[in-house]
Amino acid sequence: MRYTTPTAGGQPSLQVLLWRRALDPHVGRWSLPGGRLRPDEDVETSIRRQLAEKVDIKQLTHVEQLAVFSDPHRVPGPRVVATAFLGLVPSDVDPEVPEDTAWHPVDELPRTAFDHEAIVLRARDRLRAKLSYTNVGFALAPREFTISALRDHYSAALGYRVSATNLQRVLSRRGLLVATGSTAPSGRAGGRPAALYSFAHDDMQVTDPFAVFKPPARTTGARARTRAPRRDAVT
Amino acid sequence: MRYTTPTAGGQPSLQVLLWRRALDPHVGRWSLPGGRLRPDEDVETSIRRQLAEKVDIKQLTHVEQLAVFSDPHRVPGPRVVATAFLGLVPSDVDPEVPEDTAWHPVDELPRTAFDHEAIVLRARDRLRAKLSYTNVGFALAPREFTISALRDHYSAALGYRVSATNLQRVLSRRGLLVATGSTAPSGRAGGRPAALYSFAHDDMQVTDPFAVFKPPARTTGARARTRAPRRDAVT
DNA sequence: TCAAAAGTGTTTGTATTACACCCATGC
DNA sequence: GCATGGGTGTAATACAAACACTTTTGA
Repeated sequence: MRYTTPTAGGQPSLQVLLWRRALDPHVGRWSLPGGRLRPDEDVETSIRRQLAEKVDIKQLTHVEQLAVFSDPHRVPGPRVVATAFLGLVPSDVDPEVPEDTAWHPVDELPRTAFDHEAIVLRARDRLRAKLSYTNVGFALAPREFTISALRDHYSAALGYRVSATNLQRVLSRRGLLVATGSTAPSGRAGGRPAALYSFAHDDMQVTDPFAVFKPPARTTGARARTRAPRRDAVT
Repeated sequence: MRYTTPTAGGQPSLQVLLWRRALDPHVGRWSLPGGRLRPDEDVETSIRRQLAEKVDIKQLTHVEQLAVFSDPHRVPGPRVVATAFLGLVPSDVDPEVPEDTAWHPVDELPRTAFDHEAIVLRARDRLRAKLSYTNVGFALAPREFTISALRDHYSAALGYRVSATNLQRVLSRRGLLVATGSTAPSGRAGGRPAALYSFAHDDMQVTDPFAVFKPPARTTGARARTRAPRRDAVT
């Protein structure tokens, strides 16, 4: 998935790369890229290979397992067990994709093959949840960005307007933003030039580990960064 | 998994049911219950069947997919792809388990077969995280319980002391607790008899959906339960 | 000088922890 | 009555949403 401003008009949005099926079953419908697992690779290696080979996506900033889809009738014929992944591509790279593939807004999916719509929605929901309590945002944004550009990414992915002001503060408090020192030129309408930031880390980390039930705070003195002990990502 | 007070002394703790391997490879080591997926069932049906057949666990209060483990060398011989699950059994049922199986504290695992230790730890971490932002607690506790009993369940699962006072309040505020009206007899040392509670729901729900980035609050008036819209569980 | 966009200060609301204190029971 | 838990009242803290206000640019 990816945050994209489509060339042909339309709103910028969170989009997913789909592949138009040339063969039956479900000719003409759109499906997720993927393929068979080879005996000598694990599932993550496999999905990275498939994306690189078939759709030339090599710059995945984040990949994570979603779930196994195994309904005996999810595809016609002999049962196929699929391990679904969420993969993110930053908004500034525009991979060359084959003729028969295209990016589609996740909120206006075309007719999809098999259970792929359910899979895409599951991925979208996972991304939404993680934007809240992890730093996955880094995987959608370019290396350097302005806060308002980042705001647009978050807004598109979450599906509601996010305030740049508060986004700034939350990410700063969590120590995720690094000011690069430079600024972006202001637009033709004028306006104060925006400062450029980058993310402090380029791998996913849980930044808001405990919603509740924090373990007892053992900070006797010194208000110095009493972050709760690092907790494993939820998947 | 399950919260258990072991009969043979020892601390009550979060325990996992393991199975002692009778055959090579890894004879004598402990492994997770499981087995082959049949062509006509999905993975969840399969794991429920395996548990029912082999170890007579029929009273699973919660089951969820964990992840796929697919390293080509995770088991000797031809590669086996495993879909791991987290399954919870309430503390008041004590299923008949076969001779060669036993409950083991997740924090003092015996020598396990294959990658099963990693799987168990992954399950533990998932449970810990979800205790915080969902109502999974219901799956560990009996139908009726006192707050301090529940506190012990949470403490064992989380690995640190939880305050009964605050547990009460958090769960109450979220509308998860229902007072049954009756009380438990006080212990032989006296003490005020504890009120009995039960959980309001018996399926898992996300109770603390947004850590941050809540969508704009559109409550113009009436302070009436402005819970954020229900958000999909993170797996 | 004015409009536009970025960024800061400050208030408000609310969830959660921490802790002191009151309550009900057995002996 | 007194020890032993159970339960409530009430601060202190922290985080984030909302919004007014200041800053910096282009025309």
